[in-house]
Amino acid sequence: MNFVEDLKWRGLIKDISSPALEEKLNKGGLTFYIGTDPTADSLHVGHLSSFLISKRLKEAGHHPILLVGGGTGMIGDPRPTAERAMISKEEVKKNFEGLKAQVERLFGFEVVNNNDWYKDINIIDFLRDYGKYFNVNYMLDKDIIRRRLDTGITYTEFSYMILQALDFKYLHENKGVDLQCAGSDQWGNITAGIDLIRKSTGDEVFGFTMPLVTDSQGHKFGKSEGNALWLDKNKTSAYKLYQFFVNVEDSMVIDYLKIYTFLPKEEIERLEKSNKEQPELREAHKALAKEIITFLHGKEEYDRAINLTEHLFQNKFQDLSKQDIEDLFGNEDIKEIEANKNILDVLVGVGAASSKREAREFVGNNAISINGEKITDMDKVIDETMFIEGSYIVVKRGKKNNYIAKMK
RNA sequence: GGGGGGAUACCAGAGCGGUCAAAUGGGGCAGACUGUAAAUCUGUUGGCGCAGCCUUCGGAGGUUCGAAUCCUCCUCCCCCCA
Repeated sequence: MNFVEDLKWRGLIKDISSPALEEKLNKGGLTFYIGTDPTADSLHVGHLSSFLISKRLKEAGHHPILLVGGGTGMIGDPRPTAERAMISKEEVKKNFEGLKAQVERLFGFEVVNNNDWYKDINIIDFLRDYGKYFNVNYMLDKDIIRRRLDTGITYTEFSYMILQALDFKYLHENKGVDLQCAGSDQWGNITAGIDLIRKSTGDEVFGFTMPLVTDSQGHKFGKSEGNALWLDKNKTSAYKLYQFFVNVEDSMVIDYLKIYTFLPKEEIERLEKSNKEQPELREAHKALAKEIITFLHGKEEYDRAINLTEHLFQNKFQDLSKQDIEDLFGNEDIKEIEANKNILDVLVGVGAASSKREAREFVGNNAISINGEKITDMDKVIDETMFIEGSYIVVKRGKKNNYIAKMK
């Protein structure tokens, strides 16, 4: 199976600018780029699939460049629904530094900043040198713009595709970039760049996109309770990330293994069989979570996540020492609460319930346990003796939600 | 510029003077069943000192014993005509 066949098997190719690209991809030696705007100081799970493709390309002998849009980040890539809130220049700068460090560490890509070339282009040159290549009719015809016409789009965001096209041209001319890859929402911007380069230089460059990763309902994949799952372990702990992937739906787990891991076809097919024949072993899920956590955070963090998982899900708290707890929960959010408080106050204090009314509901539903012991009495007082070595309690809500608190 | 319709809890959407903390559906959360899966069923989904009280129905005033419901002004959205 050659490289492109493998990509196709993994379901990683959606749009491809020219069939001629396939042969080039198999051959190796291309310099390509992938871009992201510094909207936050860390990547999240939503970015992961396209960055992993870049990693695959790198391993297939191509040279990756990551463009972090220090300039485009100040403009805002149009979303299908509504205008973006502008990010302050300081924020963009801070985010840029965060992303640069993260990507260099995780992926080892060369990082460039489009602000470095924008700063030398004045407005008249911009309109003369680039604006002339963009007929407004052409721009209006792009799906992303068309979807915004009824709700409105500002001139600022409307201009975004010109900037991204300009990036492609700049990198083509100065870095020898001949290929851009991205998620499918970037297709319009990619083709804008390909067209600009063809019209202005006559050169043929390429682009391809990968499909948006979704769950079985077609919803965008990679959010937990509506919140982003960050690739920075200080923002989303390895344990939380592990839990997210180990809980993925059966019907999707094989697709995700193809997208998010470098496991070979034979191994994934074996896991597929295992999932079908002995689903209760959850082998495929565990492999998925393991591969991702080890790749992002290393073996040690993975081991901690597993260890924590075992203690939390098997209610093994009695044998834990204070030190064990500190080691295990080191990266989790540890709240401080006072002893001798009513269970309802504890639940709210630890974040397990958002109000006492809700706390009552959880206790009434038999959903709460402390250090593995079910609590059914609303008037239960959590005294010092319940804190492990006078320090910690582990509050569990439902099957999967755990909270740790330290005695104040 | 003229005419009309609308803004209700996370979302959609009923309510159109008291019985409204506000129907119904979706989503969320929890329980049961399981495999930390899916589907299904059940409960729950403003807050609190919880058989009671407090704050909510775009914003500000007003009428009334009493307003999400009526009146005035303001803000925003949609539709039709020019």
